[in-house]
Amino acid sequence: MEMSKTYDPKSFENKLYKEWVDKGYFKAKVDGKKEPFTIVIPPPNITGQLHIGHALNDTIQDVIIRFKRMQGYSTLWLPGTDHASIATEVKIVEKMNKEEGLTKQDVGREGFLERAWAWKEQYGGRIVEQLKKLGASCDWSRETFTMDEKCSKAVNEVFVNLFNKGLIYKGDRIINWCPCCKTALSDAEVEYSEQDSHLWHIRYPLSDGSGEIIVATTRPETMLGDTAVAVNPKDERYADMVGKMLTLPLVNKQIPIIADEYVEKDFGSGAVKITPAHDPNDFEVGLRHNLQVIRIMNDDGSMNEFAGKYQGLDRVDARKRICEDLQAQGYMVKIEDYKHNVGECYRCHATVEPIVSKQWFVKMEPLAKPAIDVVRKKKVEFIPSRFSKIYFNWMENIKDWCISRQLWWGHRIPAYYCDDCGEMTVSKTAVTVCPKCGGKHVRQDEDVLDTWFSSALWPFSTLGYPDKTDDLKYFYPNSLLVTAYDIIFFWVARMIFSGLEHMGDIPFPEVLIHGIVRDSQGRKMSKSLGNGIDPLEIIDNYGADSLRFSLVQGLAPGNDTRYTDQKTEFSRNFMNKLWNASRFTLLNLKGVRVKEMGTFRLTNADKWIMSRLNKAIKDITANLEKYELGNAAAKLYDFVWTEFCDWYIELAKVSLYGDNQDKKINTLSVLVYVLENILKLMHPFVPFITEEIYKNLPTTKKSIVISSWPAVNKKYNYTKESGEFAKAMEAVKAIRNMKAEKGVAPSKKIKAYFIASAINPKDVSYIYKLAGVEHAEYLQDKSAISEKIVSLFGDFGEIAVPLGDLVDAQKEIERLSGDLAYTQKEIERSQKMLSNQGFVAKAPKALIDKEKEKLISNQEKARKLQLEIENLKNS
RNA sequence: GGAAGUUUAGCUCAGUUGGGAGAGCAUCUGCCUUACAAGCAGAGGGUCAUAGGUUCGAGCCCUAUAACUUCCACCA
Repeated sequence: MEMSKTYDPKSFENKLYKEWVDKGYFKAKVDGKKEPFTIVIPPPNITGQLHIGHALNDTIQDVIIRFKRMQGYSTLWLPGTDHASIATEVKIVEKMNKEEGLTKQDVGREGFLERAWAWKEQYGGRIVEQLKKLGASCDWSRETFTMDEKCSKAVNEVFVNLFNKGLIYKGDRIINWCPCCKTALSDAEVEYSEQDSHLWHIRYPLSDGSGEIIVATTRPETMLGDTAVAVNPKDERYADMVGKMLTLPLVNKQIPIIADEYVEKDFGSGAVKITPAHDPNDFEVGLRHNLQVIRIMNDDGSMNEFAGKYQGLDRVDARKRICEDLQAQGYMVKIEDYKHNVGECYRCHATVEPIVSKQWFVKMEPLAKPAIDVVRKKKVEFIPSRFSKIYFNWMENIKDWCISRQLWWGHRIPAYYCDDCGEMTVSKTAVTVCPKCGGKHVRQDEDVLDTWFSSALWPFSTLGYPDKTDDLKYFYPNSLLVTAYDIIFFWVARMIFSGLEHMGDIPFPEVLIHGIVRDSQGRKMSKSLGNGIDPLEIIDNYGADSLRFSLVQGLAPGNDTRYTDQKTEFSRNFMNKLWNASRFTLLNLKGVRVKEMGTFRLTNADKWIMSRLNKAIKDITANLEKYELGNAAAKLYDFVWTEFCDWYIELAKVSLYGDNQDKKINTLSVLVYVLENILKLMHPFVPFITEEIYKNLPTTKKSIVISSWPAVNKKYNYTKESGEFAKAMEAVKAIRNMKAEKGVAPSKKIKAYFIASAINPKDVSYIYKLAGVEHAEYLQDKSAISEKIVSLFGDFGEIAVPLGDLVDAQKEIERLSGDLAYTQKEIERSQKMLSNQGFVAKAPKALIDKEKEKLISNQEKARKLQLEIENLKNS
């Protein structure tokens, strides 16, 4: 194949992906001889487009699953999408409204669901196609949608089981109500933000005219639903008022003064108006004191018939009017500026209203206990572990989970009401005849379940639960979950207690937490800021591999990461580098049959790169085992670019451009061997480019996707030879540096004397080539040199370069003196360390030996430097 | 109110059981050297937030402080 001069991902990415899918490389097999490795994808919303956060999350999963696949696990990465109850419903309502001028009520439940499913069919697959662009090696044959039949079956199973165990109940409780989405929300679905508001102080007169109580509130409109005023029982100011009646202003209703521990004496006036229908704490107080619960608001946030003359007003207008009236009638004592947190709907960001309402709940305490336990006992581990604290904090303070939603798009609650006898039946299958009375007037509960109710079952509902399928037996528990920290509560916690409750086992032993992708200034990406980055655009411009590599750049578990264009360019350049290194190898390979490793003698350069390859394999494998993707990527970069390209390929040119055919073939064989291993090491990160190159290597037949992960080969740890070779490399660097400093053109060939040198004569040809030397001589000492020279000192010994008039004795003395001063400092440091009893007694022996070696070589270097300085002074 | 994270070169970030401070980008110098200018070679640049402590030895461990970020709870 002819490789183009520059890396052009468009020419092969889509084609390769199709090939992989067609050949079934991503298909998981239940294979008793292999260990399974399973990841279920955090299912993206069907309404979503692939954003940079997905790209990060899915890249991490793909790197890990491809690594495990190459290691020989039977891997399953199970993809799917979430129906996203609220988000989708809102979208469809909007669309219906815009295109047909219809509301939900106009079309009814069936008409609405028809439209919703049609929408899902048309757009639900978008994000899946986008995942494919990224290179995600998911098993598409197992793709699941949370409203698929199998998931719905699991949902009903779980609901009924929990209900029968008494862990699901229906009741009147204060819930968070979104007047915009017109549904209840769970606590996790409410976000708080600090807002400027006021604290209104209102006068409530005692009915007997003996005085008054002043109460403060941030929501004056709720006073219409007040059924008491509470004070602390120990508050002496109000002691003799408890039990008396107050006249509720505007409403002219009699309400009692009660005493309750909940009230803080020192806050405000020490008296609290109690509105059981519109505040969670007041609701509790109301229960304790048997207070009436008066709901004054409709589902859309407008005031209802209990609001008297304010009926029909929106909550915002009602507040305004009520305040005006209180003011006018002299009940308003003062209005203070006040900052407080206001709850918002996480979907539409409308202010939520705490409202009493009949809803379905999951009783959390019995479920939370074992879920806390498995994390405490490290049966489930968060990576990094600090996230377990966040998990404990939430789980230990958890309240019952409100799971009913007043929506149509979702899993309908499997509860049925008989209009004939009034009984309720909860059933896994549809009920048409009442089992209690045989009546046929049965209707199903109108509500659907919280989206997260079905997501909580994802690790097993996708595998066939409640049926005992082969998949379920083999792939459950999953091996790993990869997710951002922002859905630990929504999702991870609920999967853990659901797995324990319904499968009797943890859903996964490890949870890898990653951060979110921020913009170049560290801000969260958001629609309102317009700072979002479209991963598809990046793929279009730079290729999926470049995007993937830039995402894992500098990535550490749990930490946020920033996206910058420079990162992508850097990655693209790296891809281009790999591309060209491969092109170089393949171009030279034309008409050559490479040999197998072990069938020919290696040069010192070969032994050096083979040792380095071993080290790279060892380090990168260790990093990947620990999910340290950023570290692994950095090591890959360094090994490929610096060691392989900048050094080994340049070294290889010595024999490739020479005329010994045999040596040339040997070198090519090493080049191909190392390149093949590089491609494998890189494949999890950048699957496309590595496959494109891999399939063109003469030594490979099958796809790199199903190739085996490189192993360290101890035979190739040439410690002695590579250490020796490093000296030749150091000499090259020293000569290059000297040339640059003296203004000698790099291309200018120079002569050199190796004085009492430790450089292996076999390696001199590399110094010729890489440092631009045309003639070198080994000498025992410098006495025979009559030219003016520049002396270089290092582990390689001494190299003397005759530079004629370019040598300025004075400047040389200065340079060498600087070098000497530094060396002497090093000697002092070593001596101090080695004379320290504590160090010698406690430090590891290898370290002490290393320090001794350093000392000796520095002493030797200092001696030579001094000698040379003396010489220059005397000349 | 409770908790967590971050603080290392001009910028973005690595730094794995404590053992001579790293990368990329940016800057400066010189190179189109037949894989690559999306490149090559060389250079400069850091009181590792601050103050203490433990240790023979601290970017790393402990304590306190500061700044920034985030999560949770929420008293009307």
